[in-house]
Amino acid sequence: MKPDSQPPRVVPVLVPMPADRPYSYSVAAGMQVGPGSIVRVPLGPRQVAGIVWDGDGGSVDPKKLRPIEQVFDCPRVTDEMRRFVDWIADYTLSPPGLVARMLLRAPAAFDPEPWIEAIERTDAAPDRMTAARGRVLETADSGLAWTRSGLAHAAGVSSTVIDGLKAQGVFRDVMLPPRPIVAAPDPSYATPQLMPDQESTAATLTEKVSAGTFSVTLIDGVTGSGKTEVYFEAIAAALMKGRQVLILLPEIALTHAFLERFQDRFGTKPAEWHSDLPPRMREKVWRQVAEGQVRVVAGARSALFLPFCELGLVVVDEEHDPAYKQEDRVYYNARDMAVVRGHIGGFPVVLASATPSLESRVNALSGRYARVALPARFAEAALPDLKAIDMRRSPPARGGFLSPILLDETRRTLERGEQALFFLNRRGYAPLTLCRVCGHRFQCPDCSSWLVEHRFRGQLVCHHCGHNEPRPEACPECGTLDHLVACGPGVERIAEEAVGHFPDARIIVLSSDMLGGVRRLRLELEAISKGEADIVIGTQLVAKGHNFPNMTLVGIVDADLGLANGDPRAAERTFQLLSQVTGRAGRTGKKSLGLLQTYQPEHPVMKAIVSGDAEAFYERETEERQRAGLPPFGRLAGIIVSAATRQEAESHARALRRAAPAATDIQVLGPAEAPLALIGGRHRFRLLVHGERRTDIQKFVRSMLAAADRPRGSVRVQVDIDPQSFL
DNA sequence: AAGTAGGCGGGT
DNA sequence: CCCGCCTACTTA
Repeated sequence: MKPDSQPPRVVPVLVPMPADRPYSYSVAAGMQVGPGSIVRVPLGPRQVAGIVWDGDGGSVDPKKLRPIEQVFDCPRVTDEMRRFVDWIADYTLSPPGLVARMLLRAPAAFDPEPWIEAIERTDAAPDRMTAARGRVLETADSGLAWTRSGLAHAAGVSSTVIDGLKAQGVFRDVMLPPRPIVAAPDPSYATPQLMPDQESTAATLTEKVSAGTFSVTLIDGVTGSGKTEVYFEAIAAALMKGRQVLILLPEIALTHAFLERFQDRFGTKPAEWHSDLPPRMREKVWRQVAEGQVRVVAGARSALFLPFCELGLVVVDEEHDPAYKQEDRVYYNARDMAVVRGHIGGFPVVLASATPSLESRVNALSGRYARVALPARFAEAALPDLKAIDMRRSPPARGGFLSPILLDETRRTLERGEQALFFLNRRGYAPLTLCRVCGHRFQCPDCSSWLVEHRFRGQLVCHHCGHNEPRPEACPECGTLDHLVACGPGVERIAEEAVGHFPDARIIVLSSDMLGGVRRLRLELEAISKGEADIVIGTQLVAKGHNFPNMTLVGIVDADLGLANGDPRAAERTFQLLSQVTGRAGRTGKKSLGLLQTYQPEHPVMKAIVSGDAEAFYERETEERQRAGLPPFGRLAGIIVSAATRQEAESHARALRRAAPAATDIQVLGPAEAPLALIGGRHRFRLLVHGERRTDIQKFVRSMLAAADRPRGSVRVQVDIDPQSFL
């Protein structure tokens, strides 16, 4: 090296791995890079995509320094997006590189989409005409360009005919830019006729959008009150302002109906984003979002990490839905992160739900969020008649789980040629198997929860960790043959019972472990909408926004399920789920009925569902939490361990995991850099466990510590709540 | 995260 | 005696 040569320019690059800060890379002379550039860099033996971050390159041993290999021809990650990544990394105590990784999950999108080879008509005429040539010229008459195979197909000729014409100069090659995956939505495609209340609510939202500043608005309105139509107007306003829009939906793979509604309003479907998207489509969406061709995305929680260039509105539909929580690697709730995204981007966020989460309701009441409520008036005709069935008074037949009242109503429904839905939120045949002779209960060897029998598959399955084993004939404890007995119902068992009562009915079971995956499920849902089933027996996935126009009866097989599991959110969750499920019977225009089988008809959840008085229920729940000294929100608990190195923290985590095998989700998320509570000058690492109550977590940690023999003081507990308090 | 290097068990 | 699996360690 010449002694007078300049030292190379060095920049920080976030690489997609859990380092706690960017790595330094050198920049070749003349290479155009700046914050936000997506680059290819060497990392150990491989090449990875990284993002040039802010600040200087830091100091690193020059011997270790390696060069950026390539700057991708791709829009830079915006300043907004980089702040968003930093914020989430800080808040969730995740390494920023892992957060950045969520934004780099479409590797082929960093190179520009290839242009399409096509042909177009010239002025030249062919030497002689044939019938095939005539058809080709007629088809291509419009003067637009065609792909070779596309034109051949449309004209009904072999592509050699096209080649012949091209050889004579009748067509010439042209390159076309890649086609947009969706047309631009038209905000005035089908302006709806809104009812006065919807009108004023829509006006409130469009004002927020025109203001173009950060705000959060909660739309609260029962099923059928027109929430979607109302926030569509906010979307129209954002589109007219030239801004992009993100609609978050829980589990979008099953929300076909939503996309159609969007199309009816805007003339085209939004771009979709979810984990089942084929890789080629993923890349196109990513690229076209970054370049601004895609104006509206409807997506699952990961769509928050799409590189929007002009985002101006985020709508979070069904904001209470637990599917918004990501619980691996980076723990976050997409609903809260959407609020943070809006705060950083300076634009409005809309949360919508018929059954808002307690925390959103509290945020609305305290004035932190605006709240607009849609009255149920317009929806009333669409709401089912709801009744609780007291199972102590109308018990099922011996060995069964369906009460005579529900069976009676089902018979009537089928006689009218309408459909019935039995809802039970439990997959498989039976949640517990025991030996009648010795009392042995089948337990998961890895996490000690009961094994659920799946009779159709002939297996015992742990719903907690996925462990499975074949169902044995003999008891493993006492060896007795044929004395194993199934306890309690799952959907398979309810189906068996239904077949016994209605042998001629077409009965279908829907659950997430259905053979054939999401595709099959979508087909089945379609078939049900068309009336190709009489009785549908399903788990919670039937609760998600499907329309079954002929479904006039919903029976909740076990409305108490989920109320007694010690989760402080049990009542809230049950209320939300049951509201959603009974709502499935409301959209028919016909008289419809919802029946809740319960052993506690006086429970506040049952009373709230039957009376429709959600407000009283919410007030009660909120007060209950206050009485218990809990914030009305909060979910995560961080366990802080003290350790000198990440390795040592990992070793703490391993010991804690061993001591509490049920807590498989203990995870090291540190080190936390906060200067407080440094223990003995060592680093603090945070571990996350599930839990909603500080006391529960503390108890949990104490028992783990006793069992794991960790040094006193090496573990502290901190409960993390509500990100809004950081704004 | 993903790849490499070092430690041991066990079967051919 | 070498392969497979587990753990520790590195990546700029």
